[in-house]
Amino acid sequence: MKELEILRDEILNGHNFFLRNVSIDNVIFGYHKKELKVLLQRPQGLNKWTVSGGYIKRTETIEEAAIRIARERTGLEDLYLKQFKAFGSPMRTADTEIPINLKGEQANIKIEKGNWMLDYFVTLGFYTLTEFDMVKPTGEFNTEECKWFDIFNLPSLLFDHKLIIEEALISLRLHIYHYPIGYKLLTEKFTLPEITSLYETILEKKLDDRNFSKKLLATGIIVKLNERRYIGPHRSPFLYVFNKIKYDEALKNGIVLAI
Amino acid sequence: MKELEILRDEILNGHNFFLRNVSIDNVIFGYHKKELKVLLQRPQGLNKWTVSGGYIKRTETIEEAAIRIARERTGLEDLYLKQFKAFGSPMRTADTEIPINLKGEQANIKIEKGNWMLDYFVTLGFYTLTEFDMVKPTGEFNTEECKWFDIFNLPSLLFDHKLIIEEALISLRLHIYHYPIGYKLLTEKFTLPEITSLYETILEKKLDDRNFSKKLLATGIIVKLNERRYIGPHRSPFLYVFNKIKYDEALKNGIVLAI
DNA sequence: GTATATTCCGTAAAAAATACGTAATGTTGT
DNA sequence: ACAACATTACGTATTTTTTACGGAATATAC
Repeated sequence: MKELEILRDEILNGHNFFLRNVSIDNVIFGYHKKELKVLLQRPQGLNKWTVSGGYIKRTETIEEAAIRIARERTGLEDLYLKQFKAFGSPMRTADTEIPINLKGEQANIKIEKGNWMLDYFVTLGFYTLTEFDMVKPTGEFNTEECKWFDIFNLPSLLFDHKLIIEEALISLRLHIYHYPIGYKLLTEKFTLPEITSLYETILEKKLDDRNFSKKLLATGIIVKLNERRYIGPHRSPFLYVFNKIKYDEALKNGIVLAI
Repeated sequence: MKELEILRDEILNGHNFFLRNVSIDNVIFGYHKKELKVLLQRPQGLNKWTVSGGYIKRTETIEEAAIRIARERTGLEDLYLKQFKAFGSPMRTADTEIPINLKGEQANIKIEKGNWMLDYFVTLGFYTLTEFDMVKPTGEFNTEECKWFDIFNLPSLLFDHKLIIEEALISLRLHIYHYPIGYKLLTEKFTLPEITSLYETILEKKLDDRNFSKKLLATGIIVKLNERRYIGPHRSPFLYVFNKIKYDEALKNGIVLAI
């Protein structure tokens, strides 16, 4: 089996093509049915979940590594990634041997004490916002399950991954006041109630629809179309799209969205 | 010479007690005479300057490492440190061999190709705010000079250290709107014009003294004393102190300081 | 055509931010 | 003693922003 060879090579010689002592953990957010989701995976033989992580190749920047890792899990290109914090303590992966040893078993290798994977890792936390419907959750070779969880209803997590998700969310919430959000979290055309709900979900608070839409429209980031969405036995809401130019400008220079 | 032995050991065996491929760079800010300063050092035999950097011991957390490094350069304990960004690309220390080789010369060692110090390093950027007058700039063994520079008048810097300082400043400026600043940058007792100047210097813009003091006092973070400072042939300004309780609370929970 | 659930909007009140000028004060020099 | 100087101290009116809030319009199902 080809993949088994790759795994064995990674375990034995990974330190030749990956950086040592540094990893990346990527909190992949998605939004679906008014719930904020995070994509997690469960390694084979373990009953704990992890965020999408990986190592940094010696030939790539940390941002490139984070993008690659997100692509491997979601199948998506062009993701918006944000670095939010690094985590590092000798104890943060104190139970690290468990999943590593499981990897070893699969590769039919006894992992030795000095193996690079058993070392102290500083992990760089990134988060990314994805189009929920477009994502094809894809685990690694040794992943038993890979799926979405509601952010407010997480399963048991490995290492300090619960903390990493919490910090990612704090960072996202702070971010939302200074930069536009939603380009990747909503369909291309969306209604005002939809984008209002998105913000309400992320911020976990009720917003006044009239004031919120006023402020959002004032930024010029969204534009009303002369088109409506069919939502069944109700008044059909107008559709809006992002003004990509203004959106990117705001991403770059920041805005103040007092919501 | 004792220090020479330590240096030689670090070069040859450093990877046994330090993490590989991860370092820390600590942008140490100070404030003096209405200028925002940054503490830089110049390695022996080099005409480029660097921010205070170092490696992470296998026994310490990244925060502990950052604190230790700052202490080694400033002599100060209890510094406020803030992690702001990680920098990593295969090319960021493309000219890395120069200072490393200089280190080698000093230790009377020819540094071999595979030496751990010549590797790709991801560096974790921290910044810290210090009491300018209390700092005793202290270089490493192989530091030729260690001194303060005006942030707007930097010398030629090694690697991507100019970028690191710029990003630290961006981060500090964003931070200043959400958290209190000044505890370590001013003397224990300070006047309103002094703290106003501090904010003006960091933000690089003129503030209205009346409105600024109104807002600051409203937060409860500073408290007026019934004492004045002698400033020569002028009206003596009142002194203020920080309310440590409110200050720490604001540091923890955030504030909004619309200045 | 009536019931139901949802969208859509505008205005008044409250709060916050901004703009601005003058009196008080502690010296120094005469 | 007092005039000149440089600095601190402070209040109020104006403008801008934010918040609060209710009722008409609409699309379907029955």
